[in-house]
Amino acid sequence: MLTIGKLGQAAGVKVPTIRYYEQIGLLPEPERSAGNQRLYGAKARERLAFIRHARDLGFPLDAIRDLLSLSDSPNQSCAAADVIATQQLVAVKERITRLTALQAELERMITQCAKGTIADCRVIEVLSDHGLCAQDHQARTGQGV
Amino acid sequence: MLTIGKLGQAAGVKVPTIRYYEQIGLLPEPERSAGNQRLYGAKARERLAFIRHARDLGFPLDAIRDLLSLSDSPNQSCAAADVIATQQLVAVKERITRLTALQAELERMITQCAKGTIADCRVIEVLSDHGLCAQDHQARTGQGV
DNA sequence: CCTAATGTCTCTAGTGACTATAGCTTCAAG
DNA sequence: CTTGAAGCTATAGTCACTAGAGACATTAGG
Repeated sequence: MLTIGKLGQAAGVKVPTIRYYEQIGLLPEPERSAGNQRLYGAKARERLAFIRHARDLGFPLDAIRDLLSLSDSPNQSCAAADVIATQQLVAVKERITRLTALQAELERMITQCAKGTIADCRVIEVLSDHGLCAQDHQARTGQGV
Repeated sequence: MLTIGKLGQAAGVKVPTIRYYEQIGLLPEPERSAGNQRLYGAKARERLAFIRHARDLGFPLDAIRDLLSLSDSPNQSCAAADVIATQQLVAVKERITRLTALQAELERMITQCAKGTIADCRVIEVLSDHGLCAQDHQARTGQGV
């Protein structure tokens, strides 16, 4: 049996994050030692590794919740899992597209800047006027990775 | 003079967002009408457009705060602005790199899946075991765009 | 002039996925 | 037996908003 610290090291997850996952119901409440400390077995370690890996791939926790419950019923069709993964792929592709447009715009404004005073700084100028942009970028929207 | 709603429409920013920007000191407190409603002039409109455009390019609000104060002193060197923009470019590039690795991994696991049962679903399997991944992806880290 | 609809006001709380802090208890090593 | 690390709970903070409640202001139509 592992303490929370050992589990964290084993899975590459910080201790408060493990407690957070428990709090939101992603990890079951573990056994406790006589002194009230959490004790984890192999199952919990695998589950946490699964979560961590899915997070690394950018899946939101809600999607991970679904994937976990799917993995608990091995005889079901895996279509639902494929749908979740495909949605994630689509989201990733969209973000790449947006970011690539941003990259181009940022490069453009940096290279065009004559490195003089603010008054004729291309960076400030472009930010003041979207019309100076080559493309539509319109970033906006969140959730990490 | 514009009411907050008109200003929002003009700049493409939602009304609560404008009030939020004022709250965190990114926009100055505007005049008020007899009935206590905010009234904005051309300066505020330009400032908000600047903020909005910088946000579209993914700059965090703190960076925007710095850029705004730079743009208020036109005779200074624009080196500082270039630094901020370059940092943003680096951040964007890093995110693209990470997301591209994720994309490859997601595509791999989706195409390898035989679309059978969960028991032999490649998606679930790969998530359970990082060793099955072709690359290091290690996404993690946040802030939108 | 009255009414209804829309817009605006303030304030608080919620989002996602954690991270940080405070103040306490428990455990393992020496 | 002491000390220091690791664990416990609970709360608040992060980023950039968004949503909601309940009250006041403004405007268009009748």
